[in-house]
Amino acid sequence: MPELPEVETVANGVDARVRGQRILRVWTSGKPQTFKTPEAEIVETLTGGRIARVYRVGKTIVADITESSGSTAQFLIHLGMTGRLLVSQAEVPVPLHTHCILSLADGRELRFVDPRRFGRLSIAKELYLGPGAEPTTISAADFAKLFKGRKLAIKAALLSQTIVHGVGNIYADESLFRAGIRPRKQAGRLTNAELHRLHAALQTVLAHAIKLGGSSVSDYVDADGIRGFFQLEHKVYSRAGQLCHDCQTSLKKIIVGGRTTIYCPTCQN
DNA sequence: CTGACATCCTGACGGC
DNA sequence: TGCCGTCAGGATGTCA
Repeated sequence: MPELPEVETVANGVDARVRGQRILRVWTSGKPQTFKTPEAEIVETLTGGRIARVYRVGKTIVADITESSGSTAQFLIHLGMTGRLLVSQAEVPVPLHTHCILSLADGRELRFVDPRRFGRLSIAKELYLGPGAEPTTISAADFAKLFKGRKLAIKAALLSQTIVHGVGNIYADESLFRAGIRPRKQAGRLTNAELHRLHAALQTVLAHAIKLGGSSVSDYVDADGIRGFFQLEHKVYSRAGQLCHDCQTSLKKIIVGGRTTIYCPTCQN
């Protein structure tokens, strides 16, 4: 389940491999829900274009495209739950559930594979800035302002991409544990000290996960097919019923914001 | 507007 | 061994 660190790892990996490449041909699968922009427009925009740069905004991978006409566009790739972006030689068999293939001038292909089809491909003509605030660079003061007056649970607020983008279930649980905050606590009722701890915890955990190449729970594989190692450092995520590493209390599983949530009833208050 | 919740989709996993 | 039910969850759309 790719979140910010995994998406950044993939974006960086793809950038290193395909930056500067010209797109000769584009193939799309015809599965309608995968394409937020009509397939014909995606094919039209990308064909003959050059990939100027690939990077991350929120959980979205952005490829800056210089079109053959000279104008610019952005190819937006959201991996959803199970999306992968692979750079392969054209001779390598195309995996099941491949939905888009960009054939590059040097004979390789950039392939979008997504079994569960929660991923989305689209074209943006305007600069894409993402739906919310960028968690890796936001100041503690601006971060605190995001939650003022909000009645939803802090965990749900962290998951809401329009508030802060890039955080998903893993890093929401992990940062709340490290900040010692109950996931169900109302966002607007966090104290300044708690907001400060949460800001620090979130930035620390994201930076650390990016350094390790993201988490790899089951579906995520980076552009090389190499898995990340942050999952070895999960303190709560996916550890329901196991003992807290800090206090040996049994970790509790609840549902918050419709998502499975694991926390330590002793360490998080 | 804000928040809660169902929905999409396939594969992995556990139980019998 | 194999079948079947359950679960996983990001973003969107609907509803109160």
